Amino acid sequence: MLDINLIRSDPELVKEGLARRGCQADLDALLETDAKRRALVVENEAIKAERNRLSKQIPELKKRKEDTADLMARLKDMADRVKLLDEQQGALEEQIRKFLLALPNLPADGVVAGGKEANRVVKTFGEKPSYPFEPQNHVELCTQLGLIDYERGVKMGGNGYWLYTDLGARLEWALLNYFITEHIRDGYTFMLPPHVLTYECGVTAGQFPKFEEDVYRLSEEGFHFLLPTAETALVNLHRGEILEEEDLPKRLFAYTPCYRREAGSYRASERGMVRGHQFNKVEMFGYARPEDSAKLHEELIEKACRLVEGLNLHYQLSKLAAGDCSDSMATTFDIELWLPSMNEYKECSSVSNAMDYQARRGNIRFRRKDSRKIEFVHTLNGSGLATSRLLPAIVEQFQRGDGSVTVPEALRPFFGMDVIRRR
RNA sequence: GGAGAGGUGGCUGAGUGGCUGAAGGCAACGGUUUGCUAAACCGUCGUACUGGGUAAACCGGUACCGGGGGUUCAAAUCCCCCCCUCUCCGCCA
Repeated sequence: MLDINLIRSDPELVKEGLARRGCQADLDALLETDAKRRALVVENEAIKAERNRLSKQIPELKKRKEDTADLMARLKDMADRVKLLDEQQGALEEQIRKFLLALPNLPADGVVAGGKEANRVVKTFGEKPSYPFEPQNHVELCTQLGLIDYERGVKMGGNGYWLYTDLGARLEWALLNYFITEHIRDGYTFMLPPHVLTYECGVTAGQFPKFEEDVYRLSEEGFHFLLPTAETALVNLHRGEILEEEDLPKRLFAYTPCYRREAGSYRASERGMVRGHQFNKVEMFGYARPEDSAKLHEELIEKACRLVEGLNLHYQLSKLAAGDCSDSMATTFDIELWLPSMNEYKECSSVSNAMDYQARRGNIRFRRKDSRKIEFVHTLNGSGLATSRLLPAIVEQFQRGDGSVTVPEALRPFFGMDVIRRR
């Protein structure tokens, strides 16, 4: 959520930021509504002040056995007026709230305008492998090696699901263990949150109300849904709380499956494990003071890069243009893995700084040690990493002429084998 | 799922329909005392919105005692609905 005070004091700045991400919002209408609201507040509160003042006289008058009927009649009229104004004020406040909840975050300084096409590669690791044989795609490889059962996955879950079998399950699990071990070593706190969340969690994260259709909703009444990423859970860890300055920054990570409807996003080119309704991810999350968040963002990016580099996978790091960042995020870097069969780089990690956008939505604040003042925290998140996107990259990048796959060295302690062979 | 109890400020814990933004305690902050620490004593100590003020300090107003309605001139206090927590019973990995 954006600060309405900022919109009020510098609407041009906000318009410029929103324009960079291709969002046109009628801020003038918002400000007009806000002005109306404030006028109502002034009138309403003046009446309330008078009412409170007069109302206090009643017990004294009664004590002196004086007549209060006239005064009470007058106060009754005021109470009716207040009730009317309260309703009007409430309606305007609701209108403003809805508007603000629908506005995306402002891009951070240095985030360029435009969509995907304006993303900039800022770093490349390794190089595209070349093969002295005809390389296979990961669907063929995973099927032949018995890592993934696509058909039976669909039999169980329907289109968009797959099943990890035997060495496939162990490889996926080895990746998770590798990441978890690294995060623990870096001093991050391990969390296993609920996978079922309440509506409020989605609001704080920035998914709701705009993207309600993207999640799996469980119940008719209420609104429980399956988390689309652990970020949605972790950002709610301290919702409505006031943290102490000395407890910041907080560095967390979690493992959860991620459940997404991905409605209408199927593409033939993405068959296999590139896009599914359920995938595994280890997620890093941070709470920081505003002055520290950029530094923590760097740290998260470096951590994510280090994990991929540890696997020796060829990737590129991109700084996203404003329009390609998700709504809640001020700045995002993506790690994109090379998938030879697609001749394309596909995201396996997205590391973002939401600044105070989510904190405002969820009222997550901290108290300064010296001044005792309360401020919004900054929240950050980054995949570390999406394992289900890594497995295809591993089998494709490290395939050999005989259809076997070399296991990256870093995974061997967790996986227990050097090579995955056809049987 | 059944029965009961309860949700009050950073925490703990009082609370009579009006004089309660809310006693007391703890923590925190400022100060006095002190060789240092501790202790003691004095003072300060909520948030949001809003008006004024230099976008600071500060001053005024309104609202907030789980959430939402209602009764009343007036609600933390009475009534209704919802949510959550705890205890006991049942069920269960």
